[in-house]
Amino acid sequence: MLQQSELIFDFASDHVSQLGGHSDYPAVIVEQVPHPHLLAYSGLACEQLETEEDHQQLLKVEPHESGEEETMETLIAADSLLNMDCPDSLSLEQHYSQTFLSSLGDVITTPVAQVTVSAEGVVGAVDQSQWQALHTKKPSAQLQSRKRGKKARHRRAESPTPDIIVKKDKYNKGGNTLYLWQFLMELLQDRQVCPRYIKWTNPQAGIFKLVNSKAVARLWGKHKNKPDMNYETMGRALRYYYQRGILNKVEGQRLVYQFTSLPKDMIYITDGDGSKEEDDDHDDNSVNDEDMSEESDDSTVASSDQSLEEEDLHPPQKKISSGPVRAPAAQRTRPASKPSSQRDTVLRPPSSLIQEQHLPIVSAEMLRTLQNLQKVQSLQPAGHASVFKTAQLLGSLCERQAAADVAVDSKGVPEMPDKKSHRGQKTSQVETPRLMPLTSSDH
DNA sequence: GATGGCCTAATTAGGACTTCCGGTGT
DNA sequence: CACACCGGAAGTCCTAATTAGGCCAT
Repeated sequence: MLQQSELIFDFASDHVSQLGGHSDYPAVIVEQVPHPHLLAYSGLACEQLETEEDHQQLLKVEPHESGEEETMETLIAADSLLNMDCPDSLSLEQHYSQTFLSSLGDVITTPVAQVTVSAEGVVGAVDQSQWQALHTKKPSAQLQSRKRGKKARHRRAESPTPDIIVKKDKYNKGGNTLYLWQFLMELLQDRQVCPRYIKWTNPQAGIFKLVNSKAVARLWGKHKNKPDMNYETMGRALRYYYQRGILNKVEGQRLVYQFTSLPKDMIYITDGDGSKEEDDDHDDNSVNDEDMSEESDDSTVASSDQSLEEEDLHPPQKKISSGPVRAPAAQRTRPASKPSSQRDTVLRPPSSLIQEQHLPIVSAEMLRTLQNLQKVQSLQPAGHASVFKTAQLLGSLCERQAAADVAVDSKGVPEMPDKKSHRGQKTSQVETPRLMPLTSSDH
């Protein structure tokens, strides 16, 4: 029997096959994200703050110049962010606990500053076989060279590529395995660091820049408990991603890298007003409305955003320079005509709701998968109690969110029809993961 | 005592970095 | 000169699969 602390979601190939025999579907597995892990990350690995004042300062999101220069303010903030060693003062972890707990009963309504979620990812989709060919195939010689030892054993799951959530199984007790590329993606979805330390330069192409490479490296080092981490070391890891097809280097631009692919429902935060990207908003591809609605929900899960927004001293209505960036036009669904003030009002994450039941913190990716899973109606409570329970949870969550959504939409933005229909949709098919390899033509 | 099932700890292969280095380019 | 960047080589850390051994029931 599954323990609550263990796997809560195991939606793997066996489930898929029961859903229609598409054994070629990639397994999409979600499990509980270890609390300390996410805290360690989402707190940007900063254990403690020296004073509460520092803490508040850290959490404060201030208008940020869109320029790429490091301002003194940035450096100071980075320093305060990165030098938090006082064990007695309020920690970010505490902060998260407080904010999550305090949000109980106020799950959905607290607005988040401008965050726009892509509907489908970035550039044209590729099918799964292509994706696997791109990302999992290794040179045969390389594979052979690894064949040694007594017995052929199952290959260990390699680093998941974007949009594939790899199960951290029950053996991974309190595991801290957040891959670097995941870490960077998380940073890019975290307004505490994006665009301050890392930012998108071309979200459509998956191109981002390490605005403050040292800070990012130190955050990574904090996360990995490698105090000596520096950009050179982290850069080596990044360079290994070239070989693995996860990252590309943007030539001629320092500190600029490109994800070869992105999750279809990445949350994009930019430092600009997003005017350029806003143009893409006008795309009315209603096919993806459902995705958009889902991902709007997802956008609310950005962990550190939550802590940020719930700071009393920094009400969510506060002007935040980070503007939304849209995913590729063809995949956008939310009407671009929505006033920015309303776009700012993104529904709160269901974190506390889920936390009550299972999770201390729910990652955006996790929630996305949960929401996808919600479509799966063939799950039986007996066989997948936790899964079923979580699906039920999400169902109620979406209902609550729908109610709030209607409230918001009634003020000027009509609810997307597909979004509604999706909620009531009963399907026994797994949503085919949309994998979004990026082209390098954008840069 | 033999057998089988279950559990746990130890072992081991392999993935993902990390560290170090020498070198090039800006 | 500082910094970004590159990639080779070796090492570390961690995870997962496998194996071995102990315990218990039949």
